[in-house]
Amino acid sequence: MPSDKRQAILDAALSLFSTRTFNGTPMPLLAERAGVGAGTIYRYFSSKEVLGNAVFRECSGALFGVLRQAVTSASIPRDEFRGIWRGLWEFAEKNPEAFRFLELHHHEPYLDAESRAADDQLRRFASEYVRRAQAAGAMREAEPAMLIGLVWGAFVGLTKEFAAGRVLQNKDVARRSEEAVWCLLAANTEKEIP
Amino acid sequence: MPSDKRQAILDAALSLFSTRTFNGTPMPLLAERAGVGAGTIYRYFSSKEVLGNAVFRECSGALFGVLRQAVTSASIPRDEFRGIWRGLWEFAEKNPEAFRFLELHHHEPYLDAESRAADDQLRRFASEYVRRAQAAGAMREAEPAMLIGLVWGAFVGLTKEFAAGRVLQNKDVARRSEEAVWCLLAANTEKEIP
Amino acid sequence: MPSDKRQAILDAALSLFSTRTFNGTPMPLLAERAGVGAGTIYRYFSSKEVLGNAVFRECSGALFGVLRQAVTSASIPRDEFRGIWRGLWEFAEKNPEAFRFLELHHHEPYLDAESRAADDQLRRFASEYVRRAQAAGAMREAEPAMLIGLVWGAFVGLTKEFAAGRVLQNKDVARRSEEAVWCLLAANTEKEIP
Amino acid sequence: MPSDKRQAILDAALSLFSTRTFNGTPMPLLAERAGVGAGTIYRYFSSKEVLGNAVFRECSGALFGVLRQAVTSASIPRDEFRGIWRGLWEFAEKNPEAFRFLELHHHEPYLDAESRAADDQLRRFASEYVRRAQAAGAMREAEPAMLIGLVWGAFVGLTKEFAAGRVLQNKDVARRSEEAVWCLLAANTEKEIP
DNA sequence: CATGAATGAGAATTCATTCAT
DNA sequence: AATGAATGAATTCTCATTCAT
Repeated sequence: MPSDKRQAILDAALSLFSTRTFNGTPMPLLAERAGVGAGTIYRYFSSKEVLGNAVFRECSGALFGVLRQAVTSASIPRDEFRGIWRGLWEFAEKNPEAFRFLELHHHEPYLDAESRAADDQLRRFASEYVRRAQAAGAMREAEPAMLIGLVWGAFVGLTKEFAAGRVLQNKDVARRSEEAVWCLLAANTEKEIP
Repeated sequence: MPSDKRQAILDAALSLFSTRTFNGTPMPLLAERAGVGAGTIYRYFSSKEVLGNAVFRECSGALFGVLRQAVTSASIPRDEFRGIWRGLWEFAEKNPEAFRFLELHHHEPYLDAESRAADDQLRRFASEYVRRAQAAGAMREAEPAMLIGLVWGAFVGLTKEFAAGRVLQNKDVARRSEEAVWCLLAANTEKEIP
Repeated sequence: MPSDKRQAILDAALSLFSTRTFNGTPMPLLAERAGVGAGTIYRYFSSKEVLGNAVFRECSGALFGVLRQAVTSASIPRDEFRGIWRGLWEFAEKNPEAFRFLELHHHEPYLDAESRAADDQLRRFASEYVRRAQAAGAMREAEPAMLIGLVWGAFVGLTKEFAAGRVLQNKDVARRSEEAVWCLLAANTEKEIP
Repeated sequence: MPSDKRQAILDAALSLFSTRTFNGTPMPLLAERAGVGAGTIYRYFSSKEVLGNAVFRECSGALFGVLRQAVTSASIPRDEFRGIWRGLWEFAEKNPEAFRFLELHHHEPYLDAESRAADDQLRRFASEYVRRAQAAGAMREAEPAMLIGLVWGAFVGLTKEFAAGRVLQNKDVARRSEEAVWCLLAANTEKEIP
């Protein structure tokens, strides 16, 4: 085990940063939550900013792993998307705070180049999927970035409803939301008359 | 005019809070941005938290006004949604920072009861629209909160793409995103005739 | 008056740094001694290191002024030295802590380039005096740096005896020490047989 | 051998305290320099202050030994002084940091009674030498403390020039500085015949 | 009304010291 | 005996807020 204190600190940081904001979280509180002394944090992370970046990278890395696996284990766009949504869903169930964190801390001034690169990687990966699906005629013609923004945003919006207790996080909602969002993405096979 | 200093402070606060976070924004910096003395802020807002709440209410109030007008000036759900999306769009153009602010500061511990009430009002209003549209058979059967979360999230996601410069904020994107999101909402009648 | 708080802080810093060391002086103690709030110090000096450098420059600048005046108001080396010693003496009476400070903080890692330059200026000035006196045949032939080190050190050693109360700081001691040190410097007019 | 770790710690402490100050030296750094674990230091010295006192006593004890030997192995004041200066010189060559340390840490608040006593012993010893030399008519009539302060200070000043690289630490400088300082001390007989 | 210098409580970070291994 | 990870008190520094001008 690569030190369970390190992980305890990362976990506490994710939890607190995602609910109280990076700047709104005092280190002593974080230390208490992690069950370590305040000084101990600095044995693992040389500053609060470095810790924030580590949390960011852990989250986006885990998410990336989930998405990559989802996409590679299917072959047609519709199934790939099902995999993606299921991946997001399971990730959100296991890491309920990670989405809120990634959203809150997106483009925060303290993020360093490497963290931004991790973010770009995710985005590029999503872009490639969209282009492939469009080429296959399965997905609506539109700038990939726009579609990605809409879908990612929709999922984030959904997780907030979970967090607020306004929507239940069950299989039924998973299926229905997935269908709805696919409609957003799907090529309009019917003749659209503006 | 209720003092242009007050408004300058609110504007500076919106701008800074939305980019640097509430806790990440020092009052002296805010004063400088607003072009007033640090002490002056306290003539208009008794504390930083009160200022934060005022910004929140200004944003959500303005947004509410936009949405209400959009809905009341149309009669069929499809047109209402077009109005809503256009309202959001125009609001985002005029107040590019307001969405980021509302997202970042959603459920921040410093928000008081009144601010939360403002948020609830928005949400209830949206809920009523959804239910009406569902009753009319125009909108997909699903919990309103789920649909609202998805659509609101999608729009927020889109504004982030604007802010990042990855999507252009032009009429074409406005129309296409609106169509895509309507597909997410629309009742699944095979024949969609707009 | 260019802020009497600034001067109060410099005075307190000189006093404490010279007795307790730079690193041995906590900022709150310094603030208390200066009669200001802890935060006030940072309105005038952006960090403790900057404050340390300011104290150093103030001391070495004042000392430089004293020496320059001493030297320019005499014409023969013997009288110049009398002036120098008297200058040092009066300076030590008025700024009893400055010598201890300059000695303690010589070549401390926190000193910046400008402070080191101030030190060099003093040293160059002394060097020129020594060379002039040597050229006039009044001063012992030896590397100026060696003589300067010996004389400066001797004076510093003397001030420590004052501070320790082992030597009285009176006119008599001033005269006798001056004579003794001049012997150290003076050209050996007698024939020296090694 | 009383443990070579103990000595390694003392050596590292002398080196660091003399360049970075007592308060400016973190124990972990000291441990690293000494090549021991941080905890190990506390097996030999119960606290940092105790270590500081041990370094002080080691330095002043070694210096005392050198001076005592120098004085006892000569009989006339002029030769005694030659021995003293040579003793100081050799000591400074072997322990280049000891002088800076003794100067920096003179009268530091952390020094305990025993360390101060060691200092007094040195001083008393020097005083006796001065008085003897004065009684023999070889040394200038003046308070011993004044002469000791001047001479000790002069030597310290010289070592700083060595450390700064402004004066070379060679035989020639040794002889010339010794002569110069003896002039400071010598009774003012017109005819000085060495 | 407006200001911004001044404040001190609280933030991030360091470091002397301990103690389980 | 030796270690070095862990600690929390102490340190440097920041910032929301006040108040004399």
